[in-house]
Order: sequence, then structure tokens, then C-alpha cells
Amino acid sequence: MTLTARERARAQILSEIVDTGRAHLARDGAAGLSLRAVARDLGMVSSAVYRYVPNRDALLTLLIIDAYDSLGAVVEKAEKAVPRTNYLARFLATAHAVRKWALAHPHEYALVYGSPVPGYAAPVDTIGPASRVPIVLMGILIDLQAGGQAPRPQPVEPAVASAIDAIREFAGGMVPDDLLLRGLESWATLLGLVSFELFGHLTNVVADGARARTAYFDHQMRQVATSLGLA
Amino acid sequence: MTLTARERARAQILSEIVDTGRAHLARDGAAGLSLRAVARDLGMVSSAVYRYVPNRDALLTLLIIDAYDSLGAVVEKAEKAVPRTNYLARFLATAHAVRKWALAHPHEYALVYGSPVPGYAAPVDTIGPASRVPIVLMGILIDLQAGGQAPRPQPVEPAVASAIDAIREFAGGMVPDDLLLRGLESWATLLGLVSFELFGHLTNVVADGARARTAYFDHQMRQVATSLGLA
DNA sequence: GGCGAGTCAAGAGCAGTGCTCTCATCTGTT
DNA sequence: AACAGATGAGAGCACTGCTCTTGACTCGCC
Repeated sequence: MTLTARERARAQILSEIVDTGRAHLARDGAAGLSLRAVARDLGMVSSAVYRYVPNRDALLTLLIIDAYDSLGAVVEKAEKAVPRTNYLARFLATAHAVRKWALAHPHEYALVYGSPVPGYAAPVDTIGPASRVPIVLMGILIDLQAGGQAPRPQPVEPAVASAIDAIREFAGGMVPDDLLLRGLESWATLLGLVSFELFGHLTNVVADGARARTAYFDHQMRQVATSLGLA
Repeated sequence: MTLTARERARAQILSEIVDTGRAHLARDGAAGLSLRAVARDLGMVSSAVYRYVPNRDALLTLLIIDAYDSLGAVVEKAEKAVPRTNYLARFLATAHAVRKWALAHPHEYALVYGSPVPGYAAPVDTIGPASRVPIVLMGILIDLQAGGQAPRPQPVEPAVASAIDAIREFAGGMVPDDLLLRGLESWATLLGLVSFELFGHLTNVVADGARARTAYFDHQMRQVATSLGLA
């Protein structure tokens, strides 16, 4: 059924709040996000915003979901544009898409992959959007395994194997533990590299220019890909 | 020369400010750090604190240096306790020390390796303390290379090689580019893994218990060590 | 059509923040 | 002992998140 006029107006205003919230976030970062400032931008009074958003943290949650979806969308698109059997290219496209998005949206990246805001626990609504990129990576691993081109699996200690029960099930049992662990490692390396660059830990380490940084990142991700057996 | 009584009193109070600042940081995180609350704890009035610390960001800087030094000290100690020629053990001791410190001081870890506080640029005073752990890692690579046990170096593209001029010089030219890059990669992976765990990105991925998490981390770092040629 | 219920914006207000300014006091040094 | 600089106290400004009350408005049912 169609929404009533009231519900539509409500959804409209809520989306305007999220939009200007995102704008403020992009400009000042999460710490500088102020409900009062958002209200001012919208020509409302601060208390009116509380009709739509219970509190500041709730707005942050909306923006977190927003960010995950924004990142997920560009990564999915970039990975889909590559021939399915070229696993290396799919992996590199994913990695570069993540980095590119992060460089374009540093504050949103910091919001989702940086320090959690204290006293704030990510609600369950976020886990779906948060899984989009990991799902893309997992898909590459599954296809690699199914294509019979995965490296010979190494044995994994029982304690480690049982620690990753959750994702093994998530992968539908299609991927051997060894490859799953390498996938997780590559995911950690990818975000580690991006975080380093974005959070300023590459000064005096890797040259400043965009060209040097991209070459460095590309090299490192190719290295990771090799250890995944994607060479 | 010895300090005057006034200077000693001043240093004393400043150190008390940093101490209670660290306590507040540990409890509430960087966002919750308030100069007024620190002043209250010390029985001072807020404006008096400004005699010692120019502003909130400066206190944050002091705490950042504090955190880097705290981490650096435990890591150096852990790595020194291992026989020099056991490169793998040195590497693992370093990695586990980093993780252990991070788990014990989550807010301080977030302060130095998480999202930077917006509008805040880390001053030069921090780069010394920040380098302590990387220097330890670099030392392992240098010894490995000097010991003749490093893997046969792979060629590195000129664009990538020139991007890492700074650290090559930092390493005194003792480490081939290939190994340097793998060292950087392992550093990124290490912090990526720790950040994932600390920032809550391991829920529904790696089982919750401390034992499972440690086993997982140990496995991943051993994997990294292997690709460094430390096996 | 009218009227009640539910929804909404506005404003005032509370407690807290960073930071500045002025004024009085205290203290180390000469 | 006297001076000058360091220090502490307090008031105050502009901002924050959030709550509560008040009045208006609108939607849907009778």
C-alpha cells in the first residue's frame, strides 16, 4: 500500500536530516556532528529534530549504515565489471575500490572502520550493510575454489579452525579453512593499508604524491593476492 | 643544572594533569576527555588548568606521546627477551606484545591508531615515540638480512621503489626493497588485525573467547611471518 | 461537517563543554 | 623587604545534547 501523506512527509524530512548530517560529517567528522547545527541548516529548531531522531547516536547509526551502503555499492559495481574468471583482477578491483572510496570519504571511512564512538554499540541493523564488501571478497574465494585453481590447502590447527566456525558456515562450507584464514588476513591487510594512509601513518614512510601512494598500495595488494594464490 | 622550585612545582602539576587525563581517557575515551573534569578531579578550577596546558588538543598530544611510549616500552621489552637469532620468535613476541597492550589500553590504542581527531594534526613531537615499534620490527628485518637468512629478494618496480625512498634510507640501506615492502605489509596486517578485534569487526567472524581470539591472531601472524621468510 | 486524537514545531531551560578575561593573591628571586 | 612574574579564582561567552511544556495543526473517524 501507499504511504499516507503524513508518513511520506515524515520520511522526506528524515532523509533531509540524514543528508545534511552526512554533509556535516564529511566536513567536520563524527565528533563535530551536532544535531543543533543540522537543525539550523534545515531551518528547524533543535527540539524539532528530536521528533525524527531519538538522539545523536541514532543519527550516527543512520550515517554508519549510509556509509556502509555507499562503500558496498561502489565496491560491488567495480568488482562486477571484471571478467568472472580473472580472480586477480576481481580482487584488485575490489581493493582499489575500497581505497578510492575511503580517500573520497575519509570521515565516513573513519566512522565505520576507525575508533568506535565510546559508549556506542553498533546495533544489528548495521551488520547487513557492513557485510557487503566481505561478501564480495568471499565470493572471489568461493569462485577460486570452485574453479579448482585455489592453492593446495594447508592443515589448520583445531583451535584455530573452531575459532572460525562462524565464517566457515557463512561460506557454505565451500572454502577450506586455510583459504578462509588467508582471506581474513587479506581483508585485515587491506584495511590496515588504507587506515595507515588515511590516518596519517604513512608520512615519512611512503612518498606523499597520489601516484606514489597508489603504486605502493597496488604493489602491496598484488603481494597479498599472490599469497592468496591469485597469481 | 637543577630546576628551580617553581619549575619543579610546575612539572609536578603538569604530570598530575596528564595522569588524571590518562585515567579519564581510559575510562571514557578521547571524546569524553574534558579539561573541566580533569580540573575538578585535581581540585582546581578549569581556568587554572589553562596555565599548564594551552588547550584540549595539547593535552591530547601529551596523552598520545604517553601512549606511544607506553606501547613502545612493553614491545621493546618483550622483543629483547627473545634470543637474537630466533627471528620468528622475535617477530611473534613483538606482535603479541602489541596486541596485548592494545587489549589492555583500548582507548589509548584508538587514540593513536584509530581515527584522528578532526582538525588535529599530530605535532612533530609524536613521531619519535611513534617510531619505537616500527624500529623494533625494522631491527628484526635488518638482522635477518645480515644473518643471510632473508629470502631471495624479488625485483620491485621503479615507481614503487622510489615511493619508499624514505624508509630505505631509514633502514640504512641494509634491507632490500622487497623485504622492506613485506615488512610494511606485515605492520599493516598486524594493526589491521588488532583494529578489527578492538573495534568490534570480529563479531560473527571469529569466536568470542579470549582463547579463540589469541589462537586466531597467533595463526595469522605466523602466516605473515612465513611470507616474511621467518619460518 | 465537525470534533477528538495524534502529530508537530517552537521555545525555554538544565547541565555540561572549551576557552578568555580580569582581578586578587601568593611566592620565588633579587 | 620589595618587586615581578606566576598562579588561582571567578565570571562570562558561545556552544553542545537533551527534556519539558505550550500551542497549533492535521488527519481520520463518526
